[in-house]
Amino acid sequence: MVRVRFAPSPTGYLHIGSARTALFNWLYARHYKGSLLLRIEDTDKTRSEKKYLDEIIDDLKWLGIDWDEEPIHQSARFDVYRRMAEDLVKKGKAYREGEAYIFKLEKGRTIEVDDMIHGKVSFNTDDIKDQVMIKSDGSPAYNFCCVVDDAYLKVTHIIRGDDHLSNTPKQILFYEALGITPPRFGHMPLIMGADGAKLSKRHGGVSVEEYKKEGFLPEALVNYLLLLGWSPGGDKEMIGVDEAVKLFDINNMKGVQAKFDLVKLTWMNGEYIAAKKDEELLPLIRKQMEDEGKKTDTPDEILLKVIGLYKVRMKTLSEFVRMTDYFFTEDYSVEEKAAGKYLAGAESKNILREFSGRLKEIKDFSHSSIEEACRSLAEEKKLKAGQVIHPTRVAISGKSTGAGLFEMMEVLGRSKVLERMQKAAA
RNA sequence: GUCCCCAUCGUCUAGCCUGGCCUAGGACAUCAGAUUUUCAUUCUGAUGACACCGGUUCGAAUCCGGUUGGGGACGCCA
Repeated sequence: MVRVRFAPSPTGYLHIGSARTALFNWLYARHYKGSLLLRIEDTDKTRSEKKYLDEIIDDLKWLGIDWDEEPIHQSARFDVYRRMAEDLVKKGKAYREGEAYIFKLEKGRTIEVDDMIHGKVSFNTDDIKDQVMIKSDGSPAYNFCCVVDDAYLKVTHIIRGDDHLSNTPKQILFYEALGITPPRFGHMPLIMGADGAKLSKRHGGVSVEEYKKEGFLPEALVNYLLLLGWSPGGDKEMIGVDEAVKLFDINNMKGVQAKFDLVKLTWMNGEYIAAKKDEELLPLIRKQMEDEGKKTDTPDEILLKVIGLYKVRMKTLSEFVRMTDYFFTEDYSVEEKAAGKYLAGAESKNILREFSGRLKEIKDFSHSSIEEACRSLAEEKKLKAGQVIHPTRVAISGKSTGAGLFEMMEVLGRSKVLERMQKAAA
């Protein structure tokens, strides 16, 4: 029975790298129909905060990662760690130094780790110092309580970041001293920023929260993270969670650090958005607008139409909010450059006046009627359609790009369209 | 500094374990063309990589060694 764990420390938000670790553990557990345990590493009582824990839990749920047993908290197990440490002192494997308990390192030994991702890796104990088990303040040191708890939880496979590879021999020594068979280890390469340096804010965000805020879909983030260091082989890239659970095999993991590519993630997010039904997008869009403090009393019917217009154009939900502001407020953003180019000249103003005059007269304000009016005007005036379209678009949306002009006009409605065109022509 | 991990297009990768099917495939990005009323979408095409040096072999991206480069760890942080 496979038992894996994810062990976050609630001293900060859920890092994108930790999210990936959680994801791979989850996939491993689900693939083998085993269990994923959650352990809260809150030994540092001053830095650990409830709000961080709550957010980490929220983010995991948002990503679709669930776990199987009540999470355990290390802060509640200090007495256990102390008992184990005391035991090792009694057995002569450790000694005390003041209040601290320290593990004696046997020199001249080779510790071999058969890593699931890297293969055999060996370390010499000459390169490792005596290890603190319990610190002077009574709190346990990481490597020690980690081993005690993994044994307690009967963890069979430890999948974690490469930064722990060099902790592994130390931990194996603890298992040995405690008389416990160590689990299998799998160390996955770390995610780096685009420039090869540690992932940081300037690479587009380090916490899951930031991606959530920007309107990335969890399924897109999961799919993207999945591809960082893992591949099912072949050309397959768009992989849903269910399929990922089926296909996942830790042996297909590469031992190579990967750079986080925000551009590709953004592209993939756009793909996931485009694949959704308008009705599925509706509540997500509403929530996004709400979170960004926008007016949300627009009826479903209208919002759905706007979504239809922009579905293939938005890469993130937040981008939708930015691109479609002119539907929901008069205080929409205006591209200065485009306004200067298409609205400033007398000629443009003339065209806008002419076009709006015709729009007043057409019977139904449908995109086809609008298009007809536009084309006949262009033909009569010997203009290219674009010469009418460009100024009109900027006049009614403030933007040089967007959905098809006639469709967006129809959805905006005659009164707003005319009002804005006349204002721009004045 | 010591120890450890790693090395295919700009990026993510397929291929590597089980050498020949690889004149190295895909995706993102970039560029060009087509479609389009603009932008976008879509379609077509192009640019673009086995880090280097040796070795093993009839044959190496694939195996071995070294060099270089990148990353990680050396905390009474986790």
